[in-house]
Amino acid sequence: MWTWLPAGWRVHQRVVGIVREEMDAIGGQEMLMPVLQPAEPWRKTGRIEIEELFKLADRKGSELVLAMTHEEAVTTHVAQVVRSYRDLPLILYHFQVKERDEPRPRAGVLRTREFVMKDSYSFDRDQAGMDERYQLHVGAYDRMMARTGLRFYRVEGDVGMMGGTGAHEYMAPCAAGEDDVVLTESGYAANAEVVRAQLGKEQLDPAVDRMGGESFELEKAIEIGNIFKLGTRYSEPLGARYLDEHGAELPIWMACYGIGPARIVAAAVEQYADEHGISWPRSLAPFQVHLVALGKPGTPERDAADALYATLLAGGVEVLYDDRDAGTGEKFADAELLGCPLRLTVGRRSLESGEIEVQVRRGRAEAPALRLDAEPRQLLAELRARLDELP
RNA sequence: CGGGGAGUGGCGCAGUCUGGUAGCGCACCCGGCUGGGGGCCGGGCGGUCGCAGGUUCAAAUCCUGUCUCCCCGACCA
Repeated sequence: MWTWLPAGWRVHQRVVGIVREEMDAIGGQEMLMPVLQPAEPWRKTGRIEIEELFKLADRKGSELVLAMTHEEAVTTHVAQVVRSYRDLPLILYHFQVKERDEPRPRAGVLRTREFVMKDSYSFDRDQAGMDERYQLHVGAYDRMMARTGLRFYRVEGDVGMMGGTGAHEYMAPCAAGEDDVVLTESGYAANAEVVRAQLGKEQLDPAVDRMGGESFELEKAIEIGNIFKLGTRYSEPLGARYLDEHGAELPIWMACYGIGPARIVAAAVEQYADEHGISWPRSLAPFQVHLVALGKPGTPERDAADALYATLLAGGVEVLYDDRDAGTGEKFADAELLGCPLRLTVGRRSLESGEIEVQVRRGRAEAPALRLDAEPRQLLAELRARLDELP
């Protein structure tokens, strides 16, 4: 079980922000469902049998579960509310804790028994509608992934125990990953598990095996999102039905879509860290700017740093100000550990040269300095332009 | 569930084999110096050695039991 400390949580919440914007953009409506739930709906869908499902009882002996996903809950609500084809389609989502009794949690936040997931659920009158909602999500997920700055693949996935008729997974390549991705020259990508099943093989050997005659590569990756076509897998047992134009009662077609902010954070660390620490993609960084002040309080250089900090704050720049009483080396080393995209330094040299030193974290590259005596508006404009150039 | 490893100041570890005053580095506190790459000097605080029982004059150390954590595998929505 893991606690997110302040800087890490800022990163997590930046991922959440990106995901929320893209979900809203395809018509998703945010809500919140409970983690602690009655066992009854899980009995109806048969998922009460899953070993990874935490089960418990309250003081009266009523059976409860801790939700591992929210199909049961959301479908129950939809079954109560939706009566007509006029109520469809619907996309509902939330960011909520998931609880899973994993046989072996591992690798930090990569596989944990408790984690936050954005899970959305689409509800349609027929298969064609479901496919449409599914495609909307593919677009939204592609945009989310691109915005995180991660290298990623969308691959054909395994429907697994979710049941249903189709699935894709979003995979972020990194050595710490638990899954293998098959990549062909023509751009086909799939979870190696799926390929093994299709070929009926236990192991894949890129040197020997061929994908439709093509050679392929295997790459380690983290699964950061997955989407499933569920069909009527949940609407049937939970009674989620609607009346069509002819008065016929029909089951609602569903799909579900998950994404794990924690895994995106972990993948970003893995993909971009160097020997000096983390190097966040700009869209995920806890702060855009890390301002290092050198010199003791009361010195002119510190006054200049304080003034710059005030300017940045007033200008709406997300800035972390290191005004600790610590050595220069320690401050620089910590800035590189934390990994904000741009580091500004103000010290005695700045007063002599009239310049604010600028370092780009990715590659630890020195960038052209900013003028210490620039008008605030001009300084902020220049700084934003610099930030916009960063990955 | 199978296999392996570890529990000793806040963190990382040594000490356990061969029982005899609990130690090191970092961190922390105080004073001073230093002030553009984890700096220096001096002085300090802090530990029922995971827990329970046993052997012994004496247990971090030996014996028995137990709890927890980590790694590999199986599993994995």
